[in-house]
Amino acid sequence: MIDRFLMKLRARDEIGPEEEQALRDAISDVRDVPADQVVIRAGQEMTVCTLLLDGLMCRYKDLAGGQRQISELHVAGDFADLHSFTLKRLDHNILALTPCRIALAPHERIAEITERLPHLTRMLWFSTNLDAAIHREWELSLGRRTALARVAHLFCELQIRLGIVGLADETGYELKLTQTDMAECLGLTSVHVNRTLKELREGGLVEFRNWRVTILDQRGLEQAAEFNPDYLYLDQQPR
Amino acid sequence: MIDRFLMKLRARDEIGPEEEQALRDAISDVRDVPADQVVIRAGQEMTVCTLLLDGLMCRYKDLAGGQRQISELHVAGDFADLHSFTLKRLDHNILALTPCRIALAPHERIAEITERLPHLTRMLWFSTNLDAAIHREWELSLGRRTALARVAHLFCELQIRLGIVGLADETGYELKLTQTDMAECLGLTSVHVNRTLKELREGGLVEFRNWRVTILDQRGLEQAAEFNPDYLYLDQQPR
DNA sequence: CGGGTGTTTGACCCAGATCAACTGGGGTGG
DNA sequence: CCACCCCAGTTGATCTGGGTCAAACACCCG
Repeated sequence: MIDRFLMKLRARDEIGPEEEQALRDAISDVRDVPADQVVIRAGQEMTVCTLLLDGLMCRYKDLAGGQRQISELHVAGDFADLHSFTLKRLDHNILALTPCRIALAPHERIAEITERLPHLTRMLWFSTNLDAAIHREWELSLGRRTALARVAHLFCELQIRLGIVGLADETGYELKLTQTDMAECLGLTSVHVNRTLKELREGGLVEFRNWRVTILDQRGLEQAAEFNPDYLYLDQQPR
Repeated sequence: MIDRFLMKLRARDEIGPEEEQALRDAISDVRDVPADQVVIRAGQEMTVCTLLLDGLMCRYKDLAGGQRQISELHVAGDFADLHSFTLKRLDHNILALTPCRIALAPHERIAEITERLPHLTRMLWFSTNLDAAIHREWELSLGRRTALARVAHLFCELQIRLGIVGLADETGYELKLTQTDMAECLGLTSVHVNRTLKELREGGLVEFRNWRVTILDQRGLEQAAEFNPDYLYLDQQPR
């Protein structure tokens, strides 16, 4: 059940059986969420964390003009809001982009982990720092990359993140994301995302059709994106 | 010495005398860094964390074309790289924008804190989550705000962050940042930052001259920025 | 077969980039 | 003490990547 989260952690450091059990025991509940539901609203008081078991979620903020910025996508195996454990409320909303299955981990149980298991605590801390690293890379995309590079970069990032939890291979992956959603990740309009996808397709780099990303030329795609996976911290390290 | 960091934490939760002492004991060394020095390079192995005592630093990433994106500014009282404690190396560089005084906290001493003081551990964890919240707000600026709103927003953010550590009041604050630096924070060019500053000045909102930000109309500035300080988590909360 | 959601394309527009020249203060060395 | 330079800021002229507006199109699904 928490297997994908374990895969994610074990891509970065060893997790012992006692730690694994503590994580399993941290889950109080599992439930399903329909697509397009706002799961957590900014400002609301938080007492549990949400582990995404299946589906796609995002963190987003709105401006008064109705414009929206997605600050991160969450795939299966991600905690959508582990940072709520220390923040106590969030500065952004969390939305289910597809039907999702989630597991709930009450803050008290995570607090117990911090009292008893320092290494696992550091791994949970690491996990929130990884989200921050993704935020930084997106800041670079939003501030400096061209539309083409932004789209290409997102595809590269998701290939790796989904690959870690067994949901992508070198040929591609399923991605239930509309072009409007993508635009809200990338600081673009859906019209321009559409044109950019066409350019990537005609350039023989990637194809995105029928909710599937097909990598046509991985090397070329990564070059177009100036993609460097270091920010995903895939090296096995004692943390 | 670590007083400004304590001010920053105490704006969010109570810190007891034992915790305060543990933080003081975590510092191994204090040193000075000249302006424009890259203090930490992406990828380098980290064994200490850097607490900024005085001056201005930033985290940044470069693209091949020589373009640079600053992902966060650090003011006195901020840890520039507390996240290196769990990440072990960074995905970005850290640069001293002005002459800086820094204190070093070896990872082993922070690890001791995680073994012995769970609440203080959560406060340090909180501190890295606060950086992530700032990243998210910058993503919103970079992705969706106009140039005018971006500049205004940065001035609002810094007024609050500097105010917490006693370096700003309602009239304004000192800011040793070139227009080129600002452009690299905001995803703009220095030319356009210059024009935007003129517009803000002539609109009677803020003035930025001689390295000082003078707030002329705080309400108006915050409206222009759509500034909402919630993401800085200024509420006192048990964390 | 109709309506809703997502995609595609065309025509035109504009915020911010680019390029280039000039100002102005502060440091420095002759 | 002045001449020079360097760096930051300022301004004008022009360009362009991506936005806006609007109209098809293509699926589903009921």
